[in-house]
Amino acid sequence: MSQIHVALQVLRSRGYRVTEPRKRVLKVLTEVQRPVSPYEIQEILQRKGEYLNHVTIYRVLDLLCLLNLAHKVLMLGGFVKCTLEEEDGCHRFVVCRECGALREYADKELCEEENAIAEEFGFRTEQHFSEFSGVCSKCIALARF
Amino acid sequence: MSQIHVALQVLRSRGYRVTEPRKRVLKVLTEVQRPVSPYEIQEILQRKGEYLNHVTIYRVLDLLCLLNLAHKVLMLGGFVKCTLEEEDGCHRFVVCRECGALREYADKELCEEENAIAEEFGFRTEQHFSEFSGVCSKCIALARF
DNA sequence: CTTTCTGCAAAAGGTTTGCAGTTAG
DNA sequence: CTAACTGCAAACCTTTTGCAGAAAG
Repeated sequence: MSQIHVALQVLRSRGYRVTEPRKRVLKVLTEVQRPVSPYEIQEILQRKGEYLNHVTIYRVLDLLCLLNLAHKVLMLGGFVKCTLEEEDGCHRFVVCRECGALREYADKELCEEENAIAEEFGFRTEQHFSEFSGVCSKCIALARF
Repeated sequence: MSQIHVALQVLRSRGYRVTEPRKRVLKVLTEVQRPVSPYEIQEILQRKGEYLNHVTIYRVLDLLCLLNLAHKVLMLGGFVKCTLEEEDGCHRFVVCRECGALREYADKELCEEENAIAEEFGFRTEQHFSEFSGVCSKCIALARF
């Protein structure tokens, strides 16, 4: 089953409707594979002749993030499709500071270490979202810095 | 030497001037100990009768972040004074999702593990900024959720 | 057919820019 | 004194809200 159909299934199973705008935003996120802002999504759609109001895009993204089907990449201020299948409470990114390329991963060991540190501070952890910056192999090769 | 004086010393040593607006913003960040937005800083100052233009505050914060004297907490969209003395490339936060309380820390082990993962993806890492969310002891006690 | 969702208009918020005048060193 | 910095006005971009009409199931 395709990436998008899995997401649509999640929508349906949680009582949300499968609508044209939601399918279009998911399609864009799946295709671009990099963080895109709401207005960027609108432009991409417009080039295909598929207009969506920006308010609608904001609302669709809110919903996708609520369902963990997408994430807001804080470092870059854009949204990406979530690429993990499970690992509910662990969403980690390495982000290339040059080109914005990113990889999502989950890691139990990191979670445990962070939990231990948090406990020392009197925190009980829940979600592990983390981002950290580096330079990807492409940009290293191009020596774009 | 006080927190603020250390920061002012950094400014001076890097060729930046020590000005009234910069001192005031640093003072606010040091006092509040939680993430505050530019406009919040302006309000806090106004209550003390110390007006600063919001543009100035934006520019001071940009500079402080550039020098690693402050950080933008992405999860909350506010700025905090950096509380680490060294550990240049490692700035990590646990953030309470209820009250916004946070703790900054650095951890070599986490950096090494993240480096290894990044390498697998073809990334060369540089800065390790990470944030993750939990609930702090105060909010656990108050059961505010 | 009814509830959920979208589009539109408008407002509210946040951030940036250029320039003239002020200030630190 | 002079380069660096601040304040102001205005523009710009992002995000939110309320409501009327459209569409999903």
